Amino acid sequence: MWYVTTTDAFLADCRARLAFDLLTNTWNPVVLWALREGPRRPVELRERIGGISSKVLTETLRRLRYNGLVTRRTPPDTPSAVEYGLTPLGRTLLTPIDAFGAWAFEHGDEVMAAQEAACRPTAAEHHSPSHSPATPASSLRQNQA
Amino acid sequence: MWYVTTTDAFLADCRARLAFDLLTNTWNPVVLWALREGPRRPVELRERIGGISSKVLTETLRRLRYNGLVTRRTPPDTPSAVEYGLTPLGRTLLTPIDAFGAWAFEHGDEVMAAQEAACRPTAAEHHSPSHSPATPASSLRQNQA
DNA sequence: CAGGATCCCCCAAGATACTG
DNA sequence: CAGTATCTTGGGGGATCCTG
Repeated sequence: MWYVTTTDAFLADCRARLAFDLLTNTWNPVVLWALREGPRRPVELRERIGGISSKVLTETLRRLRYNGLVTRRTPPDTPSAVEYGLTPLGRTLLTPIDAFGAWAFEHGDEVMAAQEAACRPTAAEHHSPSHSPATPASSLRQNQA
Repeated sequence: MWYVTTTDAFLADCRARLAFDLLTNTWNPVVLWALREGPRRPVELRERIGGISSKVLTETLRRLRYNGLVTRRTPPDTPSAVEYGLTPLGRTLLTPIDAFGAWAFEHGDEVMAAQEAACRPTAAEHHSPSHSPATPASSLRQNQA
């Protein structure tokens, strides 16, 4: 990812790509979202998110801290504990992320339907018999539900 | 990524994760964005986007087609050409993506500032001399500008 | 419980070369 | 120019063990 200068204002802009890079990471948006309601301890985060290992969570949080989106503080009352929370900057990211959440709720079914339709060619499709492209039927799927 | 059922409505919802998975890919959002103004041919896409190889572009487009976000058609006037465009469903994704673009323009500088600040500890920081955590100073950065 | 250190796997993405 | 086929690699992410 090396930020070429083109004529397109959005695609060429470093900051735009930077925002995408923030998203591009598997756990970044999920963790940010999990912090939306307030500071949380790692254990809470892990059980709220589900499917994330302790190591990866730590890495993700450190990355987010590095980018100024997350704070780490050890509450004075229980010095052994740790709490992660959103910075003001991180909080501003919730709006765009929320937009995606809303989109998912609205159109998620359509995506899944499209995926299924793509798998089963509906049999109404007359394909040149010798030329069946034989799409590997994998590596297209984004996730393995 | 295996979709655990927790109490959190958003994190547990398969469709929400699905939307994140759509974003999580490096080139998906960029390509979608590049198609925002109308159908484009692969060459155009490559020069508009910049830094994407022919192979990866093809893969990305196929993936997006698989998810019902992009159409591929060969225009009747020039049967040798190919054009990719957004489906109605794909078009709906532009809104959330746009939200991120807007965020990037507004807060991109702050992120970069935070990164710099994290690199240079500003010298005002009194760190326990023997305990310098020696953070690897890499693998935190999302991109290598 | 927090989180560092290690080892390992796998796949997205790059480079290159070839077909239509 | 569009797309495929190989080969290769970097690094994200899982598993496991070990410390404070």
